[in-house]
Amino acid sequence: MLDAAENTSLLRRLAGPSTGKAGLAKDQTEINRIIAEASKGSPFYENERKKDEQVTRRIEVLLKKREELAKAADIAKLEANAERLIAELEATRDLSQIICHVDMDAFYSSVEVLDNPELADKAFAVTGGGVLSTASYEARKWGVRSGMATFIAKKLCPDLICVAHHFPRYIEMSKAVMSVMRKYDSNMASWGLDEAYLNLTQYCAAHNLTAEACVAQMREEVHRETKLTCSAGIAPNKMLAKICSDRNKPNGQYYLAPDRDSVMTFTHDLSIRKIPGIGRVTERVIESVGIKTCGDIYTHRAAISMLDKELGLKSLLRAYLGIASNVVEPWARESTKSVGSERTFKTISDTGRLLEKLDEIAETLESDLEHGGWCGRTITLRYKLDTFQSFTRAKTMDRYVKSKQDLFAVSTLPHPRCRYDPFHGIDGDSRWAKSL
DNA sequence: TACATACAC
DNA sequence: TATGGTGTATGTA
Repeated sequence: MLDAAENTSLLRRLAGPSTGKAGLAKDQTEINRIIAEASKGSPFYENERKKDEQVTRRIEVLLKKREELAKAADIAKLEANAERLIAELEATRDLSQIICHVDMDAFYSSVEVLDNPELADKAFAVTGGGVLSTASYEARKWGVRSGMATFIAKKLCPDLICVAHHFPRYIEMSKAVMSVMRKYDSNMASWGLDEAYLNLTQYCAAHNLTAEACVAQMREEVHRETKLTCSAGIAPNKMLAKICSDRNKPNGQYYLAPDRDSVMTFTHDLSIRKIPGIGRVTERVIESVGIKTCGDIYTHRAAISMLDKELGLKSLLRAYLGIASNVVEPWARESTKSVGSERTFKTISDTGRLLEKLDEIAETLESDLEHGGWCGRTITLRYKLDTFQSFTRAKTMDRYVKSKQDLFAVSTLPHPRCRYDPFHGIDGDSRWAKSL
């Protein structure tokens, strides 16, 4: 049995990052309990517990600060400050563009079903590196989620079928999907293999189509060409479109009319967790001051105004107002800021063997840099211990580099636990990563 | 610039 | 028995 110290936040944390975004399964509390029970005592669990405690401390500091500031606060003035920002943001509202976010339904799973129809309607998951990349809808009913450790998923769903991933196939199918969608907006922006943003304003005008008819047609065409289904959201900006694409999943679409009232009604009861960029941690922090929905942001505008630095008044007001970017641009090579390679392996405590591992990874990175024609000035070494604690060490060079030899410059940087010899005494390092 | 944290797919 | 890989943004010192 779990003891009382296992609070709700830790249980929710252990359930993984994707549990909050997706619709709640039948009994999430029971699912969370099974997950915690299976993890308990493991180094992973202990690390998560520590991180959860850190967030708890952070929240305590935040609430204490709020208490202090509240004593001398001029509520009217704080609210006026928020109102001024709201008016400023409102002036930037642009409802003129038809933005669409398309999300393939359980993409990797669906491709696996195409290649092996036996899997249809079965509870199965695509795995790689001990965790799930995605789960079929049948498996999701059991609380199985992407990012979950395979052995945990098996506890939740004992008959779960595990299939190893086939990335080249997903890439191939992704290309087929994207090329259909690009016909509707040549500036389409893909996001990963299975998502895309489009601006359909021009296409709709040119073909005299409503936004909804246009998207329905596009989804049909994707299905005809690939036998894969997708869901879509149509809204005046990317943030709203993304949230909308989740509303009628799978194989559905949701249209949010481009007028202020419709948008404000939509955000009013929207959970803050649905806002892209607000994850498990930020949700907890914001919730601690009494904000669960975007509507609550307005109610608590004075408190947020006081804690602007910690909570970000402007970005929360944008969420409340449903205002976000509507610029859709294809990926640009010059936008790349870093290139990296990392690998997880069984615990290595021997310095020599650790350096050999680092050598392998540096080699992979060197070849990636060569292929892409990249080079860089800052080399970052990321490493994780068998306690799941992770660290980074960085070094900026006085010239641009790309060779394995140069990448190794970071290998001599000291580790906090052993100032002088980085590799002696790092007992139980389980993982090395290298990035540039 | 160095490092940690949070987030997304 | 056992919890990934790649990349971006941001706060702090």
